[in-house]
Amino acid sequence: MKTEEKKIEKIYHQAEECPITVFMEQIGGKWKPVIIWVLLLNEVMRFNELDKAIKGISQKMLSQQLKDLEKINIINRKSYPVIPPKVEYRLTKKGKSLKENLTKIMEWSNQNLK
Amino acid sequence: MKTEEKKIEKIYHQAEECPITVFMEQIGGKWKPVIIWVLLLNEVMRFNELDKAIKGISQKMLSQQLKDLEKINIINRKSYPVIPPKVEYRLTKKGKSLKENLTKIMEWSNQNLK
DNA sequence: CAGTATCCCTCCTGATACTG
DNA sequence: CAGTATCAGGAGGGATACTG
Repeated sequence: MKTEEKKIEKIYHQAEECPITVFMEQIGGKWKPVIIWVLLLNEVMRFNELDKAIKGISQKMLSQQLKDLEKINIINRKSYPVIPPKVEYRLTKKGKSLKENLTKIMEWSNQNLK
Repeated sequence: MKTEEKKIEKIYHQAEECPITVFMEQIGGKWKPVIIWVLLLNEVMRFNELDKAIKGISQKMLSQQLKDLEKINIINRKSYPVIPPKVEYRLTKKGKSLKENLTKIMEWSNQNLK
């Protein structure tokens, strides 16, 4: 195998392993970062509060994204058996551990993007 | 205005300002983080090298994403007037300044996502 | 080599209406 | 209140072929 091919082979490997892609797939997108962010600032929120708090999101999207985040153990859903229904969402420990990263990204973003 | 409304008003404001959204829009997505990552590891790369290095990307997507990143000054495109064409891509200073953030995200991702 | 051009299709998203 | 069901529109992305 030629040197050039080896270089490509190696680079290829790098790209495939890129864990940032995994991150973007699971935490990225249009709504998930906002949901996490709002929950970082407010600790506990009900479905309706999140719905009103996040501009432009539909109920469908909200419940979908919440489910996704629950599935990977970023947020916790607590439902009370009352009428009318009451459901609380909050970040898990893992979810809270994102705070530093998100803050850093935020700072970088403020300084470098418009 | 009732207290509850004020709370929502405040939260609403938080969500709208969320700079992480801006970040995700401009640096996120399926390909941009990988491109940046590969360029962080390899300094200078030609179009074809990137194409081969990034598994599954098409030429169309690659050139599109490169343009986007060039537009926000994350990468630099240098074209040599030779035949056959030779074009080099590298990260700008701003692009390189993402390294710490991406590394942190990577670490978090490795520990918390599968 | 470094891209465009074109076609096509999937899936994401929004809007709206409905329910336990 | 906290969702689900349904439908439709459009952008995103892939495959292929072509060009300076």
